[in-house]
Amino acid sequence: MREEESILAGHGVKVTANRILILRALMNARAPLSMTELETRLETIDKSIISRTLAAFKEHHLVHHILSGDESRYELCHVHGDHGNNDDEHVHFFCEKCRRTFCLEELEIPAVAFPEGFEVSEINFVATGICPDCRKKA
Amino acid sequence: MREEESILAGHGVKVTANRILILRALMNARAPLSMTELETRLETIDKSIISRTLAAFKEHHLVHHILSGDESRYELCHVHGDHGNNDDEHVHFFCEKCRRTFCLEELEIPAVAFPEGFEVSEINFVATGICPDCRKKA
DNA sequence: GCACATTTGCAACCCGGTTGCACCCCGGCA
DNA sequence: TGCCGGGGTGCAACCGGGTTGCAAATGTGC
Repeated sequence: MREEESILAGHGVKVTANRILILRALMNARAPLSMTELETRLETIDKSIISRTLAAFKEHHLVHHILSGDESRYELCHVHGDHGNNDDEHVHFFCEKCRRTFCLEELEIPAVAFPEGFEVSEINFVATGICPDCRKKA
Repeated sequence: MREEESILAGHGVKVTANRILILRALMNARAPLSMTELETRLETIDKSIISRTLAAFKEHHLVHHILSGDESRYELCHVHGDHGNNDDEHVHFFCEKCRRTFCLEELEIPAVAFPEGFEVSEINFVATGICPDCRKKA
């Protein structure tokens, strides 16, 4: 069984050709992908399927959902095992100029003491500004 | 001169009736407001004006732009003075159940050492999960 | 091989947000 | 006071990300 298939199965997602392709695209990406980006990378797959697949992936804790810039983006969870805790999440950076999203993998999201009663399932830490490339050009 | 007017003028935004109303709505809110919420609070004002006004406010560092849940939200900057640095930003919490956004004013966004070259202008720290109210009900 | 569940693909739709454009209002100036 | 120019306003049309309804296809278990 290929790696993609065992990841899907391991998270309780039924294996299909489309899901393998979508998963593979996410595995190959160096930054979180938006639906639009997945659509262009996977021309054969309809956006409705991508939408539904990402929803399924999210439900089974296979991807994180990141709000950065103007589109939602999705990134594979790196913690393997499906317990869905979120200690692998890192900081992202959105460049206002080139509108790219960067993973700052080396920056873990700092722990924060949430008040009693708040049950946190996911954290979004996105900085906005100008990336090194765009600064140089300016 | 009323408080609203001096805030607008102080940030270099020309004073108009609509802008005063929008600013006042933001001042009275206990959590960041989305465009839709502003529209319902300010029935007389067209959404295009709200959109343009918020863009102007943002440009003049009068509001923060928060990505939480399904809509963008806007919140007044509390730092007075228009230098636009962001040391008053705090953590937000989005409840997946009731879809409300909470300000956790007491939780400052922890400092993070961004790599060389990244010029950060704003930080979004939004936790997602279940709020105390919804947990009780469940 | 058959009945049932799930997935797929397409089109239509929804909705937050923006834009184009004509009109209005206000401030400056003669 | 009357005219001029520029920004602000309001409406409608539009845009684009994302979802949904539905019928056909594809599996899956018996």
